[in-house]
Amino acid sequence: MLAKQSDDPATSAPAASADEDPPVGRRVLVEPVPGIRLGDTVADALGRMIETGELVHGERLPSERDLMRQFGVSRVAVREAIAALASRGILLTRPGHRPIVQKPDFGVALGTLGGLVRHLVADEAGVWNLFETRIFLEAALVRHAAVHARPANIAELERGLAANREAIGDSPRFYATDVAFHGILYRIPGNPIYPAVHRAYVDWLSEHWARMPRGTLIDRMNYKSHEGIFEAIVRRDADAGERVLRTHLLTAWEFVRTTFGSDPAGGLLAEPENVTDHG
Amino acid sequence: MLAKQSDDPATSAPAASADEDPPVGRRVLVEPVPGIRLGDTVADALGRMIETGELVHGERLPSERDLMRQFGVSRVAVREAIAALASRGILLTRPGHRPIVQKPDFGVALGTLGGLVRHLVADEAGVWNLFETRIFLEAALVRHAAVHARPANIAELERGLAANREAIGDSPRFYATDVAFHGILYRIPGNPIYPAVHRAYVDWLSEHWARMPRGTLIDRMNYKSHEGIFEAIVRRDADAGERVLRTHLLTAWEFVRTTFGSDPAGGLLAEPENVTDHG
DNA sequence: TGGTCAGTTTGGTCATACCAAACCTGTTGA
DNA sequence: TCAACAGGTTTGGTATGACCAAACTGACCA
Repeated sequence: MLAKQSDDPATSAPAASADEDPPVGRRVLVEPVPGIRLGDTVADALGRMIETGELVHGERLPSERDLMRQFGVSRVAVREAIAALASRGILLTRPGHRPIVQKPDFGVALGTLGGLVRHLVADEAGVWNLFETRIFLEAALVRHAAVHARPANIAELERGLAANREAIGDSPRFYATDVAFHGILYRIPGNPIYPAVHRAYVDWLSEHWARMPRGTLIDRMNYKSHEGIFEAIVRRDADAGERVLRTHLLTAWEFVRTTFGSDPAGGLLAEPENVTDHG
Repeated sequence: MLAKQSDDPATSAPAASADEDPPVGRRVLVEPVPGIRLGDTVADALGRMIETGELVHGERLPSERDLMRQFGVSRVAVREAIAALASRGILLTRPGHRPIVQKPDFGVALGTLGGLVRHLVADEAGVWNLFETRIFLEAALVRHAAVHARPANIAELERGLAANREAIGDSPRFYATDVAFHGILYRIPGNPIYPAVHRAYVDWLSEHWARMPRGTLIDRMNYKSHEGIFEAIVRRDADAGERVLRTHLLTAWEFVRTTFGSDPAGGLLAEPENVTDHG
């Protein structure tokens, strides 16, 4: 054995006389469907195996060579399927390692958008569109908090506010506590989608956010806004809360937008004719 | 010639004596980077070519064989790159056709989530989380409309309402006008992200929506809600508008949730095919 | 018990090959 | 003149087989 290591073409006998049952080799053959790439069919099959719990979260996928035997397709098709699932966030692939099964959730769903969104926030219009939705959503979240916040939520907001106050003057820490305070608002409804959206916002906008001017004075101003939001929520005053938050974020936007224009190069993207998008 | 058509292994000579300059073959060689899949590197290169306008929206990509020569990599790497870009929505691939360059926008961005979201709405909890965000967002949109709607918006809502009224009793048409009426709310803010989100909701939830009971009585009830929303907006009464909308959508949810339980397999798991349609 | 090292496994990549559908193009028939 | 047709060519979809380097394993030694 060991004659120039090569891909094992053995085990091609369909069923033989059954020596023993392979633990996993269920041989769920996949048949080609005209008009649909084989890789997609295999991806569906794999996806179903994950949904049914046959492959569980955190587990490593069988080797590509095993899979090609199980599905009765070539390695090309298997790799294509793995790549497709990985791009959807259902598999986590690291070059050189076995793919790891990821139970999909809304967080990874939004995470997969990262690559695309980075293209979309290349110009001021794209960033504004995104930022405007953030203002809109957070305004609604503040209203919701003002109406529905429970004592535990209020307490959490108070702690977040205190942490934010103590970080005034310490830019990195202020930024972190700032993000955390806003994050609390996204958690109050109890729907996991909102925190996922918050993370996505922070991720997508951080590049511009980071270029925003910082300093003790600005920190103090932002803290005051947070305080105003908190107090409005405590007072159950949705209108006031929304008002303070809108002003707060619009002010932030004014800072953010200053980072455009002065640095028109903004990465590799800023090119003569990249306006007019969406349709 | 014509000896069993096979992939052209010619043009392998690095530069030869230069017969003529290939019109497009810029030969932008890609070199492998350790720890990064070659396909990803090629995908980046292609993505950049799209950003710089070297490949423009709507144009067909060069053939895989051309690309492999231009980048100096194998066809496998090229296909991997194409698949990656397609999964991001930057290329539109149809089996059997050349990929078409797509300038990304928020709509296609959300569209790429489709595959994943289908997994997430496999159980009632997932659908509810998604649906709850819809209620939340639409409530905020109604508030916004009540405060900011301009005469043109009001007129459009009125037309949408009339179309909806006339479709009572005609289930498919009622559904369409229902969706359209809600869609108007998403357009009022003037941010292209909201209509994209609306399309995504319709797409993701349509599977469950379609199983919801329909009928003239239910149509009439839903129409009445639409009317109430419209009137509240006209009266500039944000609170009333939000209230009516919440009741409206929560009632719809009660219908939707009846589609669970009786068919615990819900969707993909139950039947191999018989899903996948809509636009 | 803990670390080392060789052999094996496995993902990444390439080169070829073949098929079927899409695409082109020159020819034919109205 | 031009649409319909037939043939060859291009091109995407898949399958094989191979080889490499990194990751993994397990026997062996300190």
